[in-house]
Formats: sequence, structure tokens, C-alpha cells
Amino acid sequence: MLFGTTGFDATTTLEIAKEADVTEPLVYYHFKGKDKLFTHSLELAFKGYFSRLRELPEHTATEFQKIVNLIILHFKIEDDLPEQMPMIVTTSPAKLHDPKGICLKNIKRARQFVVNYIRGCLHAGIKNGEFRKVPASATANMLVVLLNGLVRQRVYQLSESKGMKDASPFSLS
Amino acid sequence: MLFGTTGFDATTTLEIAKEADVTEPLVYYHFKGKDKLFTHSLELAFKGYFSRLRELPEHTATEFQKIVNLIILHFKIEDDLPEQMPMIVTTSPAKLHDPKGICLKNIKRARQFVVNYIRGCLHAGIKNGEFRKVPASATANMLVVLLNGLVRQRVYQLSESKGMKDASPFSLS
Amino acid sequence: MLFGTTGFDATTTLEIAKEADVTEPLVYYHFKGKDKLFTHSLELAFKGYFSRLRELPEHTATEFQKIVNLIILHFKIEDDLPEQMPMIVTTSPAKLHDPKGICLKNIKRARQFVVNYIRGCLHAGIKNGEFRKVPASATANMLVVLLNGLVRQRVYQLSESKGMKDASPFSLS
Amino acid sequence: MLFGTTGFDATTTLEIAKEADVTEPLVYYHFKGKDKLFTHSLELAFKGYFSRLRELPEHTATEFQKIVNLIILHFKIEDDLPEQMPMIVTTSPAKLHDPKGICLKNIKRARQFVVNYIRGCLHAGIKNGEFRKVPASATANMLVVLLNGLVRQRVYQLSESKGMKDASPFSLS
DNA sequence: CATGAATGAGCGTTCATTCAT
DNA sequence: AATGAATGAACGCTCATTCAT
Repeated sequence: MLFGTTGFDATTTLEIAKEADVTEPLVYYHFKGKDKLFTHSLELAFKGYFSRLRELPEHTATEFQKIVNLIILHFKIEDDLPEQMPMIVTTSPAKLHDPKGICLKNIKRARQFVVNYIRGCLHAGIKNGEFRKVPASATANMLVVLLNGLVRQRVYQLSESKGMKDASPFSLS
Repeated sequence: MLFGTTGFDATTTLEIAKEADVTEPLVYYHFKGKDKLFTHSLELAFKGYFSRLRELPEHTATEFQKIVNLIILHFKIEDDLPEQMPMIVTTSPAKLHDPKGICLKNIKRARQFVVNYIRGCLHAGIKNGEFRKVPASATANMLVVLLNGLVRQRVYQLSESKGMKDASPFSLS
Repeated sequence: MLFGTTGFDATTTLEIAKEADVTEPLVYYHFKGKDKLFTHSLELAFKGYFSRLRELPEHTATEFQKIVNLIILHFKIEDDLPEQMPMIVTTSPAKLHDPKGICLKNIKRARQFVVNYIRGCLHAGIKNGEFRKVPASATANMLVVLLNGLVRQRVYQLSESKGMKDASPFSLS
Repeated sequence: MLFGTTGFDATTTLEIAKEADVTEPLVYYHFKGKDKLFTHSLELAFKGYFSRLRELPEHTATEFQKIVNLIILHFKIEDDLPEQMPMIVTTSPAKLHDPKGICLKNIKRARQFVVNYIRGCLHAGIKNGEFRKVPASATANMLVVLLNGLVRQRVYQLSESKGMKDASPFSLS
């Protein structure tokens, strides 16, 4: 998807059509216009993302492992769908400020899912003594922020992320 | 700056001129074109950002306080310069992928500054026993990612960041 | 063609489109841009010119008649294609100085054709005793210059050319 | 003069000012505008041209020599004033079709001068038996056309003009 | 389904010209 | 006499979109 790599505005409908090996009017036959096509692509990307999220194993040895799984999964998704992940992380400002906010809506929904997921792990971990007593919501929120940052950094190759995993200053236990 | 809120491509030179209450050709008289104007604005934003970073107190009671100061400063900058911060965090994909990369260059430079700053704190804190022995580089890197994520979240108002400070799962000590 | 009468730079794409009774973007759909359109028009004009040149009768009573035919043909072409001849003779300075020179290339090619044609006549005429022994190349060159001048003068209506034919100071015999 | 090499339309007032090492408004202070400046330059060029024409020796050994002198003078002028001659020969179509015709006016005036000059030579030459009896006006006209063509050819370097002089098929005697 | 042709709207940019100083 | 700053008008060109076939 050119939208992810080039951005919505800098991608022309002609380029889109050429990439898909069809003619421009055909794009307009299937989708209603550029905006609709973008919405469609975005929702498709998020749909794929959500479906991957749902694959996460419900039960693992530890709650900590669940969180690790979540992070690893994001890296995997990025490797598997190198074209769609940018769309999810990029969030072109013009689209983000769009009042109708199909973009913002999905981002918030995805965010909420991950927050809930992590909070669940934290609650369970605290309950069973795996974690010490941390404020679950705020901690989950922060971990999401960290996760987003990690994915973005990887997408834009801003720096190597090697060694980060085992070097983390986090200690939930 | 419209570039930050609307994005480079979706911002027309006419809008820019109107916002500045001048005519379009005048923009081309002072700057050479839209690209040059963008570069100028971006460098101005980063210049302001860097100048604020340099204000950070060299010596504080604890090394932890220095890190906290860094984060608080970013929030302050965002409050003080609500127009420039988006430019720093937005990173339009088209511009980010530009190999010549005035945009990417600044982002990496800023990133490096903050990484170095935090790593310095960590090293010092570990030396004087304030922190336990964490891998400084990797930890600094991760904290930067977290910081970036926090700022982005705030700029785009993706969620409230209340309570995050004292609820942090971090424990460097 | 406006290019011929108005010149390349003074002809706007809008005028061109209006003259052709189409919209401006359509011009850009069929041709790539103003320059390409000019090139196309120029080559079309020269193509027509060359095709007319090829119509010249191979054999005539005298070699002198062949030369006269050549000159008369040029006047005919000018009458038949009043829009294209200016393009061939006008040679806008900007275009002429272009090193890549689609314009210059055609002009030189046309020139060469005519020079060769005349030189052929001269050689043959000298051989069969119709002409006295003149230096064929230099004479042909000069006659081309004269021909060009005549056509130009006619295109720009700089003066009447009546009576020139039978009043010529030339004497090849 | 950029007008001659680049053409009126393709020459900007800024370029003109820079070439003259002054600022743009100063050009407007001294001349009224681009058109007026062009007119001025053109008239200057023609003035210089006419002044050179007046230098032609009134009396020479033969009338033929006078005509030869005229041609040689044109080549000299071109060598001496490489910037102004193009203005005289180029005759941008847009300017030529201008009804007010400062351009056309000068060209016709120059043309008339040369025609008269040559016709005078012819008349005198015929009278004193130097030339055989050719129709003076028509012959003069044709020689002007040839002269124009020669100069143009030289300005645009369309071909070498070597050997043309002594190879001429002309014979006035 | 599919497309070549067409277009209204607008964009980035330039330029001849003016004005305040 | 001289200029930095400013602008109305227009230009070449692109693009999302439509329509006839």
C-alpha cells in the first residue's frame, strides 16, 4: 500500500491503480473515491491487525509471558505485513484531525484493546502474586505507549532495537 | 504552523500565506519554494527544541530527578510551542523516507541527544548507587522510545496521561 | 499553429487549447507538456514539408527548371500550409540555441536536403553543358540562403517579390 | 543583450537587471517597462547598424566593389557587435506581428536603405557600362534577400559560409 | 466489468510591475 | 538615484473524478 509509505496526499489515484495493475476508472468502480479507498485500506489493515491480536494464546505459563507475547506479536506483524503496519502507525496528521475520524477511531480502538489486554495481565499477575502491586491502568497505559514507540521506531528504522528486550529496566515483579 | 497540523502535502502555499497574512508571492520572495519553507520551519522548530533542551539544569539532587526533568520539559515545550511540537513528532512519511532527509537528520540528532542525556544519568546513578546496575544504553534507548510515545500521545490527545508519573512500573533503584 | 505566429514563449497552453477547441488538461493528456507539444508540432510541420519536397519531379526538361521548381514549390507550400511554414522559418532564438536542438536538427536536415538537391542539379547541368562551370557546393549553398531569404520575406510580408523571377541577375548559363 | 540570444519573452526583467549589474526597479526608473526597454534596445541596435552603414565609402574604384563592401560590412558588424546583430535579424514573431511595429518599422527601414544603396550601385554600374543591363529594383531586392540570408546563417551558425564569395554564380557584368 | 478520453478545480511557481523609503 | 519588499495576474501543470462506450 502506497498510502503507508508515501502518505495519503502524496499518493495519486493513478499510482494506486498502476500498483494494483488496473485502470483508474476501475478503482472508482469498486470504491467510490480516493477517500473511500483509503478508509477501506485502513480498515483492512486494522482488520488484519485485530485478527492477529486475536491469535494471542489465552493461557500461558506466566502473565509476564503474555505481555512479552504481545510485543513479539507486533514485531511479527510488522515483518509479515510490511505494507500495512505503516498505515497503522503513521497516522497522517490531516487524517488524524479529520472530525469523522475513521482513522482516529481505529487507532483508539486498537489502543483500547491493547490497554485492556495488558491491564488484564497485570490484574491477574498481581492477583496471583507474579507481579508486585502496581497501578494497573496507568501501567498498562504506559506500556502501550512504549509498545507504540517501539513499533514506530522499527517501521522508520530510527535505531536498532537490539538488546532492548533483556536489558529492560522494567520490573513488574 | 500548518505543516505540523495538516501535513506537508495537504498544506497549500496559499493557506500558508493566508495564515501569515501575506500574499503568496511574498512567501516565494523570502523562501525559495514550498520545500525550502518546510525545511526552514522544521529547522526552526528543532532549533527551538534544542535550545530548550540545553536549558536543563546540569546538577540536580538525584539522577532520577534529571530524567524526570527531561520528561517534564518535553511536556512544557509542548504547552509552550503547541505549533512546533507536531512538526517534530509528526514526521510525514514522504519526508521521512527522503534519503537526503533534513527531516530524518534532525529527528535522529534529537534522538541521539536525549539518548546520551539519559545514558549519562544512568551511568552516574549506577556509579553513585542511586540505581541498580541496568544496561545503560539499552535502557536509555527504551526510555527515549517511551518519551517519544508520551509526547506523541499528548500531541494527538490519544488518551489522558494523568497518573502515569507516580504509577510507573519503572524501578531503576 | 500559434507557435509559428506568436512564438513558443508568447503562446500559452490555454490559448493552444482554446484554438483546438479543447480544454487545457486534455492537451496534457495527449501530449506530455508544452515542450513536447511544440516538438510534436514542429516535427509535424517538417514532416509535411519533407513530404512535399519528395513530390518534386525527378526529371524535367532542363536542370534549371528543377531549381525553379524547387523555389516555386516552396511558395506553394507556403500558400497551402500558411500555419506550418512560419514554424519552419521562424526558429525562435531560445529553441535554436538549445543544444539538444530538435528544432536545429530539423532545420539543418531540411537545409541539407535542399543543398543536395540543388548541387545535384548544378552537377548535372554542368555535365550536360546547360550551365557554365560554377563551383557546385558553394553555389548551391548560396542558392539555399537565397531561397530561405525569399520564403522568410514572403512569410513576413517584408516586401513584394514580384518581378524577381525574370529579373534575376543570376546566370548559370 | 539577452533579448537577441534568448528572445523577448524568455528574457526576464530580473535577468536583464542582473546582466546590467543593477536592480530591477532601477530598470523601471530609467525605462518605463520591459516593452519600452526592448524598443530602446532595438532602436539602439538599429542606430548602431545605421551608423555603420553610413560609414560606407561613397566612392570606390568600381560599383561592384561598393556592393562587396556592403556585404563585408555586414559581416564586420556581426563580428563587432555580436550581441546586437541577433536582435536585428531575429525578429521574434510576436514582435513582428505587433501592429504598432517598432520592430517591423526598423526592419523595413533598414531594408529600404540597403535596397536603395544596391539599386544605386546597379544604376551607376549599368550607366558606366560596368554591369550589363539588369532590372535594377528587382535585382537589388534579390540581393538584399541574399544578404539577409547570409547574415542570418552566420548568426545562427547554420553552415560555413566559406568559399561563397569567390564562388558566386552571380554575374552582373 | 472495463477503459480511453475528458474536465473543473486548484496547486506551486514566476514575472512584470509598483511602492515605501 | 536607488532598492528591498510586496503583489495581481497569469502560467504550466496535476489530480481526483466523470462519462461515453
